[in-house]
Amino acid sequence: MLDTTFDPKSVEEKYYKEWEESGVFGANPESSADPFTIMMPPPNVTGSLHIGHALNHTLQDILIRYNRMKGKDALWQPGTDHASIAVHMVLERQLASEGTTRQKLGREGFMERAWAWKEECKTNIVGQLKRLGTTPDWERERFTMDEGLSEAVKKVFVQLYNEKLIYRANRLVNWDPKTQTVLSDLEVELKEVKGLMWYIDYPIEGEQELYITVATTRPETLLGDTAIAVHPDDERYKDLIGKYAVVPIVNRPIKIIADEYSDPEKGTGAVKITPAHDFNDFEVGQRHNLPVISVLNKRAELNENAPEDYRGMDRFDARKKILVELEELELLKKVENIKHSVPYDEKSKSTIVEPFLTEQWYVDAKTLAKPALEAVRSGKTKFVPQQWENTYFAWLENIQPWCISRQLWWGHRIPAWFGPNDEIYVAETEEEAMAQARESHGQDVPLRQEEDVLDTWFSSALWPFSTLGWPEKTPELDKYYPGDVLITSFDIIFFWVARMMMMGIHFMGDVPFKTVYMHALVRDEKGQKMSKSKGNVVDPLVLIEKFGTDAVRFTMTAMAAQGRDIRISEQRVEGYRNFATKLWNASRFCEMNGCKPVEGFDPSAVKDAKNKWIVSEVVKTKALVEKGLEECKFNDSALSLYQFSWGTFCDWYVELIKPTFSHDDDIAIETRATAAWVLDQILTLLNPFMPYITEELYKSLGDRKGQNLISGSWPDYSDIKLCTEAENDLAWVIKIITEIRSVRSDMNVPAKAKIMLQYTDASDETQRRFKEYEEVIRRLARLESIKESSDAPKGALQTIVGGTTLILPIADLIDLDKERERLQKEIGKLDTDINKIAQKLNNKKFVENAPKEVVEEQKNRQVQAIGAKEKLSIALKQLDAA
RNA sequence: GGGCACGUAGCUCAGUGGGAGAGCACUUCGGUGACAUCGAAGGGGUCGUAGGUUCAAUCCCUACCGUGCCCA
Repeated sequence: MLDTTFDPKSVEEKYYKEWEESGVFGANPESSADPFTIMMPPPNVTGSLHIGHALNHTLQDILIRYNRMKGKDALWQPGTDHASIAVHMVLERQLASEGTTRQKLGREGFMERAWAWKEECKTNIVGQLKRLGTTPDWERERFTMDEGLSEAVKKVFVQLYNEKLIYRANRLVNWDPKTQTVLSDLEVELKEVKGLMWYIDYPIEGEQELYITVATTRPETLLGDTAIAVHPDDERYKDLIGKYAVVPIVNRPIKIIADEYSDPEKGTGAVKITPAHDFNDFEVGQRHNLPVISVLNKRAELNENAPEDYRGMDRFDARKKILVELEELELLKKVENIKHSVPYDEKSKSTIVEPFLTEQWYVDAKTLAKPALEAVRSGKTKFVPQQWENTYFAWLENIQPWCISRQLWWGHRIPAWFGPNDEIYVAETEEEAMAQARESHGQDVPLRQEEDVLDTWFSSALWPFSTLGWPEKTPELDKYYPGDVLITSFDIIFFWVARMMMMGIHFMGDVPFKTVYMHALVRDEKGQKMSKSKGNVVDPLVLIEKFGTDAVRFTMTAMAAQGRDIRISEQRVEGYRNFATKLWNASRFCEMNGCKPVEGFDPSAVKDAKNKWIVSEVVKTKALVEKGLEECKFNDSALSLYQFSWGTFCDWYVELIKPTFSHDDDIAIETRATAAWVLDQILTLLNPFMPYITEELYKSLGDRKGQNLISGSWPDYSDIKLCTEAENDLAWVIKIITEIRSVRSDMNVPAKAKIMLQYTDASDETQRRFKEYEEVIRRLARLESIKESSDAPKGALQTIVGGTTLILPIADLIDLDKERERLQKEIGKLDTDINKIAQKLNNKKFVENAPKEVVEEQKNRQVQAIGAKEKLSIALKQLDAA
């Protein structure tokens, strides 16, 4: 016998182990079954999983389990991502607390620590994913820096280089002075902050007391100024164009130039140009052939191009000093409070990123983007919800060269070697590079490998095929590429999705996935984004501890509506834990009443209407579940199952069949078998969503040693014939019972009072139904007897259901004034309805233009409402007569 | 500044060109032998505002107000 509640802890570990050992997670390239592939977005090895991962992985697992049950050869490719810069930050923090640095440790020592860290994190992450009950093919688990994937990275790099799609260039980049690496455009986050705008006078060369005033937020960069720009149409400065101004402090004359970049409305309309320290200025500099004077070093300290007393000074200290000097020189005209955007590094969000001139490696993203755009435009890859396609298009249409080198150690070292004259040899191995060098030099020459590593996303972009064994021609690659669905969060459309599209198409000749499903962001219950610093992070494992894996999974699924953020609250999880309990107790009921699965049970052959009805409901529910899963409307699927299991099966079917079990006839036998079958269907359909409780119940309810729901098959109801008559009958039964309960409750009839029911104005069908379902109606509506009679005794309660008048002669139990009030209220409601309908039907245009069915429907409603009103009016009169 | 979402019951959110829904919370009743992690019943919404299209708008269009996100 089952306990009264489900104890998740007692089964989760056991079943997970059992499933994993059964080998059911594994894909089989040799099987003839159609593949179904999901590439897991590899979690970063930077810490632990958050609730967003729980959502993401639950949805993937549902699809995988569903397709596996449908007989597909399901591959869910798992793995982790090396997260170069994030790991660097973590390790550097660790090292700092130990009083050392990565430079002191050396590249090799640092890498050792990084690998150890990776191993620890990975183990933790995999453990967490297992607690979520997810079923990827663990035997195929990969890591972006493992041997095979590293081979793929080298191969891709070399090929793109040879195709001139990777190149080196000396450009202004986003420089993170803390980590001391370049960042891609995407890794910079603009933050709107309060700041100051300083107005500085630059003396005009060869003039007395004549100045040009420029406004700047970064006075320290004036040391690197090489021009002042004004708008060509700006009357104020027309005469100054071509003249020279003198940079204060360094006393360097710079030209005053005309360029449309200068906005007459902003500041003074004159803007200082510092090509080495501002992206816009850099472009202006190129247009006007300006010198580029960098005054900062890699640590964002003033360098040798600055006056001696500034050298080695931090950029912000230098700013203070400059301002003091300007003040002394009486060149600081005014200071203004402003709001402006300041670039921060996207990872720690704490370091201001510095535009910096260096030589780096770039991918010609523009060329790769073209087919990636086309693939989505033509529908080869679809985004769900579709609106995300716009985001994807907007970015790819304006894509900039992708800076892929990073001055870090943890990552894929760039397969490029420099010769004696700094010439470049790109090759997959040092031997090949040597051979290239030998060829051009006519002899062996010493080479040194590029120190930099690649942007993490470079290898992540290859994930859909590198994990399948590429560049080898493996059976896996053949069978599982392209993948079916990618499930991910919208915030990495650019970082990852777009780049996988580019690389996938370029190297595989086909898109990496057919559908991209973007799920929502999980927020806290107040709608705030979760972050460690805010301390509002919800740990999925804490929820799992408290409510069980199934409840957490179901919560995620039920709330995964498209296009909305998810606000998670414990209360919600608790509610779905209660759902699990409900299911558990329904199963107990079946167990106690001998509802055991009957082999060979044919749901089409049942004779009893209640059984026919519930079979129909199962079939309908399954269709809804499937529709939801096919359309990535996971919440629809989950809620259909919830509603059916609780609202239909537990609340009605179980109650309806209770009387049946007091007999011991064929109907009882059939009903036991049906109930067992329905429960089995619930467990099966619900299994992808709530794998543990369904597995446990499945085993408890039948003789299923060695059988697992996880490896069972998704039901096929195509042979089941639906019975409309039974469906209508039971809908009627439910309505009658609900109506009587409602009236009883309204009139405060004690629950224990068994009362009589009379009915009149009943059609033949209604009469049949009253006879056929008398027993259940009596029981569920708590009636003593039911009979046909129009003779309403004094003070009888009356109500109308579908044209039939129900009479409850219980004058002694109720307050007649209250009943009068109730009837009047009902009549009032009907009046409003009748008027509304009349308005429509009296509208000629409505009758002419609306579809026939709609008009018919309104007419029917009118007849019904008028009929009901008449009957209730009579009831009211009878009451008054009493 | 450009773009994209979103404003529906106290809260969190579904939903649809033709009779406003769920869960939670709330109120009343109820330990009936599956279940109090429960059951039965109920209250509660001019579906952000103003126009427009339509026989008909919570739904489509426009503007506005408010909120959030992305990009510059």
